[in-house]
Amino acid sequence: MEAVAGGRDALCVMPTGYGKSGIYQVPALTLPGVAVVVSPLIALQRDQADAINEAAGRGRAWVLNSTQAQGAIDEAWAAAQNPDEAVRAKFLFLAPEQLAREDVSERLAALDVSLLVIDEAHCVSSWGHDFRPDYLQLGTLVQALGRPVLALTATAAPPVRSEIITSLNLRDPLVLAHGFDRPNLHLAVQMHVSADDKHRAVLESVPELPGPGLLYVATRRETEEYAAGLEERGLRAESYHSSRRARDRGEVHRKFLDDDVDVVAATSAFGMGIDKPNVRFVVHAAIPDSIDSYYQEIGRGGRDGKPAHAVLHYRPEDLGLRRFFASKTPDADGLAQLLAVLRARDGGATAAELRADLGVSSRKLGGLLNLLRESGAVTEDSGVYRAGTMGPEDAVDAAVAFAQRREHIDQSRVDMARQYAETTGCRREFLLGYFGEQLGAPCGNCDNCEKAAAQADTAPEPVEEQGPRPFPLQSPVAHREWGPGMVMSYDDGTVTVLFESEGYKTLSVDLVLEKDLLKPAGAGTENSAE
DNA sequence: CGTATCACGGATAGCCGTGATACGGTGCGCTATT
Repeated sequence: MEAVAGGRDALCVMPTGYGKSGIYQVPALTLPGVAVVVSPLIALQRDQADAINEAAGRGRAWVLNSTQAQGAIDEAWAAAQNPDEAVRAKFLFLAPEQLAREDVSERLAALDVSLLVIDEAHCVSSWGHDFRPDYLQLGTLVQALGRPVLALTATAAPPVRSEIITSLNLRDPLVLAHGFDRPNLHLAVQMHVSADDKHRAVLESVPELPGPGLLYVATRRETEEYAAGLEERGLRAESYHSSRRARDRGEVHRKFLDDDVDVVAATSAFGMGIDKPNVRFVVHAAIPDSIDSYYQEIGRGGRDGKPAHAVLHYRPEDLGLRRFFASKTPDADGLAQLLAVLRARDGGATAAELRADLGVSSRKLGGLLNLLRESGAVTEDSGVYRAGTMGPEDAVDAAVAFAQRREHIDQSRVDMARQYAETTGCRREFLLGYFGEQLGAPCGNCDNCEKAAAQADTAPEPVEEQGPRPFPLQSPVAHREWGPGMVMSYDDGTVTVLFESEGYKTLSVDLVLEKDLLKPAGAGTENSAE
């Protein structure tokens, strides 16, 4: 709050329930002007605005989005522009898609903005590149507004933090990353060979767990199959996914929060913004696409500090779906067409002009533009795009290569999830290592620790041998072929390095030493002669 | 990448294997229809 009130940029990584909202709400109420809050879900925006208006008085918080009537939108802008500080709006909630609109950014530029808040800031990294490209445009808005920025999220591993800082153009931000450890969550993985066995094991084990809880599955169809199967076994079960009707989704939320349901079988659509203290289990019937997603999802369990179960039902085949989603072949023709149109316009073009010329959807255009911009083929200055000096073919190649590099990284994130499922070491050490924290000793509250303890009862206690750790955690290293990277964790005689262009790679420490595979590197050696 | 589904051919049970094919997650904004 002090940093924000003092005008400094900040990034806060803290669990839900730690009072992240207060960090922006208190300074925003004391600073002159309006706080602009960017939030990914309209339903979340409404909840937050309602809460503020209940506490601070009507008309202080307003929501702007496409579901509102023009009258309500006019009213919100009028409240934000009201020169009378006593009745003026203090908070405007918008999705990034709103900020991409020209009329909205013009009105914002004319507004006395106290503070720009990016809530759920990990979306910049997880959604910006393809699903919701407008997230990657926020950095431009940050620069244009020139106001202090506060980025908030509950889950962000170190590389995600760096990406948020870079992408949002944060200047010398205060970074607060609060403890990721959730010692009351019991971690376990159950391996299955056949799909039928896994299905049966999930249906049989969930009713044995104390509820209420969440069951995450891979597809919409499975939400309904599992919900039906659990109801047959006497549980009150609901299914939840994006294509259920809005009213039904709201009803499932309400039932879950009110303990009117024992288990919700859901896709990844369920959970953001939900703060329910007494979730007793989070079971996964399929492995998620990354450790980031997995930790976020199990983090919804046991917020009250009491014991809760995180069980992953794992089949290696389930990784196939995640690999499929992580593979995104870029549209080379679309890139070439966009470049041709852009080069034909000498003074550059706005996104709206490009869309009119090309006749593509704004989402499609946004994805292509992001790719060209990130690969350096196109530059952007206050909403105007210009082709760079690269030749058209080189530019397309560069963008395609950039997309392939990102796919590498996404695929390596899937591999990290696989490693979690297959590790024989302490699962908590593994998870915390991924988030850049060291536990120091096995946790004693995961299946692998319990297995080790059971063996120790019958055999003499094995000496805890950590093995050599030639490079400090979070230190920069370089590999002859894979270039620069950062040491992320050690596990069971291996070291995991996050390479800038290849993503996560796990190497045998012995081989690294024997073959001299990694060299310590100073910070900022991206342009090595290799 | 894995799977569910269906048509089909070949078997001669009350159906099995094979190959082709479609499908799979997350939300915004916007338009057309009720």
